[in-house]
Amino acid sequence: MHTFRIGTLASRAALNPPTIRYYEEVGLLRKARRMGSGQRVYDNTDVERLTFIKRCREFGFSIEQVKQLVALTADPSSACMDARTLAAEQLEQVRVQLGELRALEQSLEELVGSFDSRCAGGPGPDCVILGDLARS
Amino acid sequence: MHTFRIGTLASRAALNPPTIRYYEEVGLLRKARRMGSGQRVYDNTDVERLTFIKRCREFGFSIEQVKQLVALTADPSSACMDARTLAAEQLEQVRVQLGELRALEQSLEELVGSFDSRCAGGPGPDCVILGDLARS
DNA sequence: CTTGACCCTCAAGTTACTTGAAGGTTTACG
DNA sequence: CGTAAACCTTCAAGTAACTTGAGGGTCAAG
Repeated sequence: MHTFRIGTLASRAALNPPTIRYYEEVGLLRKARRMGSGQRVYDNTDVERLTFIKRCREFGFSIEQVKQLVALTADPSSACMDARTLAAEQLEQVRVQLGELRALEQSLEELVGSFDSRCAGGPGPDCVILGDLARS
Repeated sequence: MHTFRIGTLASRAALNPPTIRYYEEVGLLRKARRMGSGQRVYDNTDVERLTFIKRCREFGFSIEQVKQLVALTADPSSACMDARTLAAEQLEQVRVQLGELRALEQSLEELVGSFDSRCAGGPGPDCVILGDLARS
């Protein structure tokens, strides 16, 4: 089986080498085998593992949640429904964030709009809006 | 003019005292006057200042951006258009984040959906989906 | 055999705070 | 007036999830 070092793994999984070392350090990835010189050695199964982790991170799971998912995959008996639960919880969080961000978008639109309409004459000495922001 | 201590300021601006000290430390808030005993003293103008800062943070501006906005309010000559620019940039960032989050929402919906349809029979020993996540 | 790309570890920086320890101050009550 | 609760102080460390940098070893090609 053919092996490679951390840089290759990094480019295959589209992560930086320090990130991979970090994942190993926090226990998300198990300790890599080492060459005599101390350099880490990986193979294709590690690409899969890391791809799984990266996918999960892109889904917005925290490191701790990904650890749980990794543990679930090691114990397939009840893995499926537990993973579904995690995913559903994550989806719920994302929707809350979406709601907040949409509200923020609207407020910012209004803010920009009020600059446009009320300060349109150019840089006046007394910007009403900056003053407004300070009042309760 | 009546004055008060940090706890009162904190509750009026809806922030925690350590946060206010932190803002002072990083130069977002100027150094507070002190009583003989060393305790910080504030008045109503500080409530306004802090409210302004909190508003801006809620708009998603970073501490550095808020510093710029605070500086702008001190120099009202060109404040208005510069502030508009900052707000517009912030709006742009928010829209990018919104796009990413929407894509994430959809992916998670699909993920949850596939757990429902393909693992519906209960916790099977071989969850196809967890396997799928690992493949490139 | 040397040069450049790659690897190692350890420490510190990032953002925007929060939490905790150890101790001084103020205020309210009896 | 005493004392206990509530509040204040500073400084240090913790949080998430890495990134960046220093200082130094290793590997592959020409």
